Amino acid sequence: MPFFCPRPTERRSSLPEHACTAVAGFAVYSRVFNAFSPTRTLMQDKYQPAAVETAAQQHWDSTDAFRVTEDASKPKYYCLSMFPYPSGKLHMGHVRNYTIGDVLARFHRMKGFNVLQPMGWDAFGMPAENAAIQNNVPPAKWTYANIEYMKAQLKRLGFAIDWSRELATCTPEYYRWEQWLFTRLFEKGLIYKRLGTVNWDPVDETVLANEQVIDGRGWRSGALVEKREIPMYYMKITAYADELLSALDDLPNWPEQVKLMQKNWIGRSEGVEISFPYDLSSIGHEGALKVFTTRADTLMGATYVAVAAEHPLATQAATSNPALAEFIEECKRGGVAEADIATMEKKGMPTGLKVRHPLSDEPLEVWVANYVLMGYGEGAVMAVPAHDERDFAFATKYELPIRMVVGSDAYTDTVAPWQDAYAEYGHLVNSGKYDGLDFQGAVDAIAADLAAKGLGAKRVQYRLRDWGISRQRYWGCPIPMIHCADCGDVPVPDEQLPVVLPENVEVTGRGSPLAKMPEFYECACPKCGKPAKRETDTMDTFVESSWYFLRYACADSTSAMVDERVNYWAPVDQYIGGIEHAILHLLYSRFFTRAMRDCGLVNVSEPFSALLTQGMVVAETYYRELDGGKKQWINPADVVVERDERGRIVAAKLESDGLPVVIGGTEKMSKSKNNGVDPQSLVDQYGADTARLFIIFAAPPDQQLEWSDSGVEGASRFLRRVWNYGHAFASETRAALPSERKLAANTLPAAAADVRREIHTHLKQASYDFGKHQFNTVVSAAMKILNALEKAHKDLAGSEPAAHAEVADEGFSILLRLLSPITPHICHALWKDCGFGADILVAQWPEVSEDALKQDEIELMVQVNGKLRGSIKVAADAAKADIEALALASEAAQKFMEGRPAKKVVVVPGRLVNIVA
RNA sequence: GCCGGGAUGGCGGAAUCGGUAGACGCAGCGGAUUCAAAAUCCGCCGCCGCAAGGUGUAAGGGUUCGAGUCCCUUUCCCGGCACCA
Repeated sequence: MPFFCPRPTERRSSLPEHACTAVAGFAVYSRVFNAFSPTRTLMQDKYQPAAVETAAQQHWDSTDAFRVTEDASKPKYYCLSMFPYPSGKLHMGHVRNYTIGDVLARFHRMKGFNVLQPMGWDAFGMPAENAAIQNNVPPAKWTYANIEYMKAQLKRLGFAIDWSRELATCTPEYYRWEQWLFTRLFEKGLIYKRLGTVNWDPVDETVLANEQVIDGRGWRSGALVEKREIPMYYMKITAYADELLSALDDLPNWPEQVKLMQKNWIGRSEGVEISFPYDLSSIGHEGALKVFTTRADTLMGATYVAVAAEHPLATQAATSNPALAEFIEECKRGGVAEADIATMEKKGMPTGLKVRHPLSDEPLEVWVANYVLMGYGEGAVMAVPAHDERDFAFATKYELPIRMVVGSDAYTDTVAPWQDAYAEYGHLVNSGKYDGLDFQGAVDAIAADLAAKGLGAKRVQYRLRDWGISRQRYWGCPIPMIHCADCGDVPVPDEQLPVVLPENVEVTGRGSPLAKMPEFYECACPKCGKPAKRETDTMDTFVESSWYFLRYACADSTSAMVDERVNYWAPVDQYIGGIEHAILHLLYSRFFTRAMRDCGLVNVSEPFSALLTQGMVVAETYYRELDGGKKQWINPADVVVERDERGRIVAAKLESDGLPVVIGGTEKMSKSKNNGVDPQSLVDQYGADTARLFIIFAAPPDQQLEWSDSGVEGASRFLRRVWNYGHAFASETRAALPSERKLAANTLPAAAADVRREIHTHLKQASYDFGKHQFNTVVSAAMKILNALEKAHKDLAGSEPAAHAEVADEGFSILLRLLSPITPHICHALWKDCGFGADILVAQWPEVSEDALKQDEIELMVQVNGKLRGSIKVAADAAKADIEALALASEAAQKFMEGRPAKKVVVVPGRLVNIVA
């Protein structure tokens, strides 16, 4: 679930051929360090990522390095990246997600945590069925083949994963527990059945997903899609609405933005439920139309009510009104997606029926409106055009009465156009006995009067709706229910679980495959034994992804959904995944964890203690306009760009024919825009470490990442420099190490102390940045450290060999440890080759030395009237008065004060002095 | 439409609490090395200006000694909207 469907990109690599070929190593090496070893030409000198990475991975495999068990002696760190949908091959978004997760996992291991990083497959879903329709491959076969291939790709990237816990949600071993839990939740009343609205394709006779409805038509058949009501199972997530909302406050390590989105999604509102009694003379029978409003204060301004097309009153009125019947049909056309409904033109038609105002008894017309939905609340709303923007537009269009009942400076008369002030709270007018009351006073008084008449009460309402989980599809977890003519809906008993999904089926895209398989649905009622029919719907694939993170704790258990081990590992300490899952997947998982808690399965309520939402991977797009306005998207690898003298891109042309193409802007990598880069070719040519380094360096994790071939080159170049430095260090520098290490600020020569200070300054920044998950600047710090080490090598190695060796020894070991979570393979090799230890996996994260950071003299900026004019050097502990005097006397200050006296001097310690003149 | 984000050189990005804007890298330009190229190394590099200096963080306004950072208004781009995952 977390990852969108298969967009395998068939693309030639955009990367130059020479990347990993054996060219430059020796020459490079001897040139950089020729002062030391002009004649070195050993094979190991050349950085060969494939060999380095294979060796490191074999070492990790043979030592089971990432397999973990519960260990009470260490703090645990459960690091989880959203599991992939096995769509065919990894895309760059996966590589980014798992690299970020791996960096965190390896970092925490260095910090002394017992780290669990598992991996699995979100293996049910529509793409497998689509592939089956297209290529005539059974979904199971397609899925398992994809898993095998993608697993090999993940292994090649060197992620520190405990593969012993691997799971695939499409296996009976996994989904049997989902079915088992379903029957428990059904018995607890947390799952129930009712009608739900779906997109219906009348030609293919099948239910369509929202993404399969394009401009109101089925994507395959092209038929106009209709709304249709069908029976579905629902999970009662609304029973947990209050808890899901209030518990957001207990998640300090979730992004505020995500918590806000969830809060708005749950949408708690306090209001009044109001009954409008039926007008007997027009409707013909007793009853009441129920509405919910947060603006009960405006009740006296209600001038009509509106109901959904599926509402019983609409159906009743349509029987004798062909025009209305036609309008209702029109309302049923189109899809169910909220975005479409919200943007369509608001239309309505009167029914001729009336209801009575609950307080004034005035008759109010009942309208059918296309923006009122049967699925929300009672399928009816009261309309107060004077104080609601949508009602105002509707009333203006159909010339319905508008009655102002809230006084406002902006709103002394009801006139178009709409102003936002019309909806503001104020004191009531034109409301009889309620005149003069403010919002809260009016709501209280009106609710009390309604309650006295039995026509209303205060109520809390949530925007959140119950979760419809029935899908009329094949490739999903079968819903474990049996329908008996006598006993009704009966859950499948435990001993008959799992209800196994048959794997050899024909998928055609018309109807539901399981509903065409008597051998699947014919069964006996578990209660009475008579012939009965098995449910042929499967579950929403969001169900599998709502508990997989708990199953990893005990993936091998055949006797329980989860066992005691789950209470060691849960909750997930760090969850990493795309921002696109900010609401649905995360909210469902929070709900599911609570439902499992209430079934006595886990102790925790929240599944994910900390959340990191990564940005998308985007790339440049290019296209040509074809006849008829259609765009032909061209892969960036096949395009050559022209630049002006500053390097700005001015034009682009297709390499093969030399003719111009249109530059289409930067968009999310996708098959449809043909702008994907295949991670495999990247790894093949540059190695996993370069791929990981580029991805981490190019942008902070939560921002979008723009693809850049030359950026990849830069990452590769940096690793070659690290490699070359490491081998010069191992063979030359190390020999100069003194037997007694000093490494103190007061014993090192000043130049060496400066280098050491610089290294520790960068280390401090890197450690800080790691804490805030800003890994791109951790890489910057590593680059700065290497720059400093190389410069020290050049400037110091000859004159101060012992001091240089000491500083380099410490500095390079810091560099390798900083980089090892990001580029673990090269660091593994160099750590060993440079004699820092047998295995960098057991190394600790480096500590900043405060002694190394000490400074006697510092530089302060001098500003005059807020503008930078110069700088002064002062003692690190200089008094404020001395700093002021020095600044005022400085050449820069004198020049720009132009003889004016200083009105004020602001000293910011350690930073600057600002003179106001 | 509603909810949530974002915008800084030619490009990706940095600036930790309101205190040196542009770290680090890419691209570009100049030089060294090379028969030559690749690779590598050294230097320059926001914009205007010969310079002094001016100006500059999507646009406009405000607060402050001082604003990329805080407040208000606007524009554009992206994510989600309940059956894509």
